Amino acid sequence: MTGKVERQDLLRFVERFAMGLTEVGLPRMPARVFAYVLVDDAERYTAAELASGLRVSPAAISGAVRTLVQAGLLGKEREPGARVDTYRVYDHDIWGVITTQRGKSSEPIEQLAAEGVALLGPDSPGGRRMRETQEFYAFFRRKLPEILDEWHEYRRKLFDAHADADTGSG
Amino acid sequence: MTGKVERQDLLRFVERFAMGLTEVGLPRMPARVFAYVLVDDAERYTAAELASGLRVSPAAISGAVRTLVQAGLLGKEREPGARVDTYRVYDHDIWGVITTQRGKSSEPIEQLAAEGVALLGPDSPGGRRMRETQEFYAFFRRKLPEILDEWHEYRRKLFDAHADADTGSG
DNA sequence: GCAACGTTTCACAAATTTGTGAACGTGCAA
DNA sequence: TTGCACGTTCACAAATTTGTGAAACGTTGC
Repeated sequence: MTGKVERQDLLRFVERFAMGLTEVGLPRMPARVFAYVLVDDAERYTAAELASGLRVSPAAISGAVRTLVQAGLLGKEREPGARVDTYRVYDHDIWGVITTQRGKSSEPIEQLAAEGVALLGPDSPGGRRMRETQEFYAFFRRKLPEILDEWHEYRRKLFDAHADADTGSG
Repeated sequence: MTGKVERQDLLRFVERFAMGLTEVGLPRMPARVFAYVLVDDAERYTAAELASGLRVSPAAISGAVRTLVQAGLLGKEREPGARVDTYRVYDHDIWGVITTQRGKSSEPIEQLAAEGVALLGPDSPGGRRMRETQEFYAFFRRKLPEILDEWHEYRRKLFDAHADADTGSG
């Protein structure tokens, strides 16, 4: 059971998962790369490994990893003594990191909504809607850390379940 | 104060706000239309009004409103006796509705992640990451109603503050 | 029936995005 | 210095998305 997965099947799945990620806003190639590092087993990848693993040109990787690193979804590291950079997913709390990033990416809208209130005045229907928009985003931004704390706790329980039950300080 | 807003300024703002919305995944024209109905003061719009208001062709409106209605961001109604459809934003709790929709739109990823666990097995690094992905999305999906309840309560307080303090049934 | 009106569909042009091959730069090794 | 492996940048071709004008459609009112 859980025998070796056919490379072809894995890549097909990577492709589908990547398309799912594009729905949440990631451009196509970054989505592919990210899906790949999530799904495949290695801890780190050089750009060349990503290219050959995904069967795309190194050129396509270059732009994609920059996007992902900038977005904070991928770490860029260099092994001591090595002469190439390696990329890795933040293995602990992948989605906490992503969610935090996404929270930041909504700040522009919050800001824009504030401008809208100023432009339209707080008493016009449009102005009220902008006010509501601004408040909603602000609410969510404030709320996010709390939600993520809960997630962390839940996550810990979930993945500690396999460990001994009474490791009090673990 | 809060004098009449120049049409030009309003449209410019609509355009900027729409671009902000595209960052969250809305295609361009739907984003424009949605920004417009949020920002402008009317309660309802015919397709023709949207077209002339936004200075785009009626053809462009047609597709955009279908997207928005389907996504649940815009209501399509017909005034009794009228012979044209009108579109309106759900004026009460705009962002609650949107957030609910967005929550639904993440179900495919959750599903995909589950497939990933099945494909890769729960003990490989990739499989574990898929498991974590699946759990995260499930967690968020379960959490969302609670968050939105809090938002509703907060929202109510916020917008009731302007009313008389003791209008019990108002 | 048929003219008037508003909306949708269709085919196409323009603009944007996507991914490639090829050239270039960098650092190590012989 | 030369050779080599890797990564990035650049220019271009292919594919996709976007928005339009024109025609088709359906509904109302005469």
